[in-house]
Amino acid sequence: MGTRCWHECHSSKREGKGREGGRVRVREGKGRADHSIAEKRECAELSSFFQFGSLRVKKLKRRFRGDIWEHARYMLTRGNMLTLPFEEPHIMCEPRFGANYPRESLPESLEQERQHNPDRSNSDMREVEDDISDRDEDEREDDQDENGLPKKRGPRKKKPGKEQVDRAKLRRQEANARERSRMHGLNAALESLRKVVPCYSKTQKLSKIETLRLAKNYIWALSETLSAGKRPDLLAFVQTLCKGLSQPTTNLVAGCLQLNARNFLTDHNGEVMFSGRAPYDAMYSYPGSDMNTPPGHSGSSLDSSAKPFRHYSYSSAYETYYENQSPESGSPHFDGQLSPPMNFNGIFSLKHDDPPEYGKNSHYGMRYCSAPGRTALAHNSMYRVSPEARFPYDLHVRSQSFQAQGEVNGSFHN
DNA sequence: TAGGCCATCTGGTCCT
DNA sequence: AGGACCAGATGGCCTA
Repeated sequence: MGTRCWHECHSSKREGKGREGGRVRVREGKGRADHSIAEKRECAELSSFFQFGSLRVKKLKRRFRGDIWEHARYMLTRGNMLTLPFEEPHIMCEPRFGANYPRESLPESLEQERQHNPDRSNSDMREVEDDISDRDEDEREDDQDENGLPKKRGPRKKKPGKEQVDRAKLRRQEANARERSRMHGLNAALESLRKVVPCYSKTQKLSKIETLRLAKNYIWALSETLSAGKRPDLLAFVQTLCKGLSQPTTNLVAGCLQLNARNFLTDHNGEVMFSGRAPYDAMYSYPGSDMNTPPGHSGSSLDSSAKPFRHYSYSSAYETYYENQSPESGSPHFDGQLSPPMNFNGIFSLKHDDPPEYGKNSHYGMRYCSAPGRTALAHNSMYRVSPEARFPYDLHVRSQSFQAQGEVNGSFHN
């Protein structure tokens, strides 16, 4: 994945691969005879360069085990002068970077630095010379902070050893794997949720956020229906489902329910509006005498002639119809304070022990426990399938198989 | 090409 | 100390 590329890129930055590459050292591999000649020459060069006496140069050279030029570079670039191309292996890897590093091969920046700030060079070298600690080269590099400025002295923080670094890397990798696994589990749970909300489609998956919204709406609608004990109207149910969903998801839901998606427009507030003729007028009757008019269509509340494309406002209708608050209707704190009434008293329950085949056969829908006495309820389901409309969310007894179920599943799970 | 969605990495925080 | 959880960052993929 691209993440890996990103990771590699950034990890190499974090791990300082470029810089590490610049620290490759090619030590002098010459014979003893050559070495003495080269040493004299080098001492002369160093003496001239740093304006040191030859004795001092020898001392420094002994201390730095022949890498005097590199350390000279290092010391000159201490402070905020880390401008030399340590990252350029082609420079650092060349054999000349050993004791025989010719004076004229010094990078320009180094030479310029020496010319512009000779005192600095000398003082830095003296500082190193006087520092009799046995810090290794890596520790010496740690004298710089992230800006390259010298760090203040103090109790030295013990640098983690290689084992500790490796262990930290390993732990990070393990944590990443755990996090991956955790997210996979989360996604699996989300996938199972997708299968039990309306509009499950393998080809057109709902996004995570839409799945959660739809599930919440679905729970709300079912719970409200059960608590009301009345047969709700299709439109209110669908509009509850689509509450807060994006227009594409609303279309999908409407499509799954074989309704005209254009009738369920989502306005800029996430409000689901019905903008068409009420198709259920002829198909559905309403439970009570006061419910003979679809929610929102009681002439007094809305003037349908004045607002031909907003015959039905979800929120007001929902509240009127259910005498309850709809999800998120005017309250941004719905999730916490206005959780839908749950009916877990055996009538409606979430099934956690569904056998796999059950999920295949009924991905959605209210699921009834096959508790005694529930059959009648199911038979008197509040949701009834109109033969014409093939209203797809018929309640069904868990153990029963309805003919409509196949159609229903086909509608929701195309 | 911009925007949405997603997977992954990562560091911080909290908890056991 | 180590694991779970979380949120931010980032890049890839896809689509309108």
